[in-house]
Amino acid sequence: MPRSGAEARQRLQQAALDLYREHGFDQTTTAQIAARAGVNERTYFRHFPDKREVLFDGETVLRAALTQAVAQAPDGLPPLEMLLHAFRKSVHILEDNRPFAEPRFAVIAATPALRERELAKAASLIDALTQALHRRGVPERLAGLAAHTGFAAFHHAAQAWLDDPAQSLDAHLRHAFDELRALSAPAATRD
Amino acid sequence: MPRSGAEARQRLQQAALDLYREHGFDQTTTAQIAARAGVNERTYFRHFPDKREVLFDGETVLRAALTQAVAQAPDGLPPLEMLLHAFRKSVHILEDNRPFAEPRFAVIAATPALRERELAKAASLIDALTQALHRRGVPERLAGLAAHTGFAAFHHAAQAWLDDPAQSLDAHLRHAFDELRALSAPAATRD
DNA sequence: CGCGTAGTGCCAGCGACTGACACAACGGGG
DNA sequence: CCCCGTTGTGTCAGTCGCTGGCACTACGCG
Repeated sequence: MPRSGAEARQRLQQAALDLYREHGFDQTTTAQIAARAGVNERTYFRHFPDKREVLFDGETVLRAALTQAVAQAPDGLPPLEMLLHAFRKSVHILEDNRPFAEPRFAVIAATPALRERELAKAASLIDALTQALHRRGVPERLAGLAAHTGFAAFHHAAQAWLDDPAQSLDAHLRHAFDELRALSAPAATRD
Repeated sequence: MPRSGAEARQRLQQAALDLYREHGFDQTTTAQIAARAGVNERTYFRHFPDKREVLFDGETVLRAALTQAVAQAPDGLPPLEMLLHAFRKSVHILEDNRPFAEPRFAVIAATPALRERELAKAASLIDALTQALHRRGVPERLAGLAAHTGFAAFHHAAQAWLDDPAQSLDAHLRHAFDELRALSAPAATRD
């Protein structure tokens, strides 16, 4: 019964996350994931290229939202403010997804192989942000630097939000960028 | 004939680099690497935990040199200057190793799996630098930011040096940090 | 000379991942 | 309405990364 395919894909993601949490990434086989999702192991590899990627499906959505938000940001903003604008426009993707994002984060933090993949995804996002800033007229070198630091702040905010759900991700984000501004003007104590 | 063990290890590194260059990483098997090095495949995995790590052996040496150099840097330097000092003290590790570093870089650039591992090694180095700066009295948050940006400049300098060997790595490094200083005070020309 | 240790070879096996082929459900056009 | 292309799937066989276990061979040392 090959229905939409998207359903099986979603079941595979949930099954993988559950199994990684219950037994750990290394102690889980792709056959187990497929079995829990009610499909064949071969089908798993038709939806995801490897055992790790099943946890990183949302990154393409986030990347699209961020690049689009940078493209539509108001004119005249300095690079980091442009990024803050883009992040604030995209946080809903994460906030709507918290029940998945939270255990996912714990599993990744506990598994070196998954942390490696996360770094690669982050690099890809930073690259996309660099290009997006460049298209908005920011010199390439500066765009890269801004994307790196801005993403670091975003990442930090996301972690803080996972630790402390009392405040919104948006609030954490604004706070992180406040800190960033304070840091980037150390000798210029007032501005 | 189990000689020193270090010899076999070195032969394995050279064999792997050569094979990755000749046929590509994915088209090379660990058995081929072992065969060219004159040892059994099992012996490969006694020296290196996986197929990628054989290209990343020097990172522990570099990390040790950098953290030590940060620890011994002159007092009173701002964080980024402390890092520049550490990098300049450690470049000889790379420069003495150019015949290996150059093809190694090309192979890594061409192989996603190796780029992933490189990102992980970079993250580990940045973490070590953060700790080292923190031990020199830099607040942790600022230390992390400085380590990220400083390492980005270092990485950029290393790539420029591989592209343009006419200038020394030290010269590229100073140039990268000059650019960094120029960038960190862009709109703040007056404030 | 006997003995511990380090490095190695060999073998058996698991699990990630792939290619090829066949089959089952749709979906649209004749 | 039925035929047919497309899409998602099941099945099978096979390669390769990687591991555990056991035996053997060189060496260092008392």
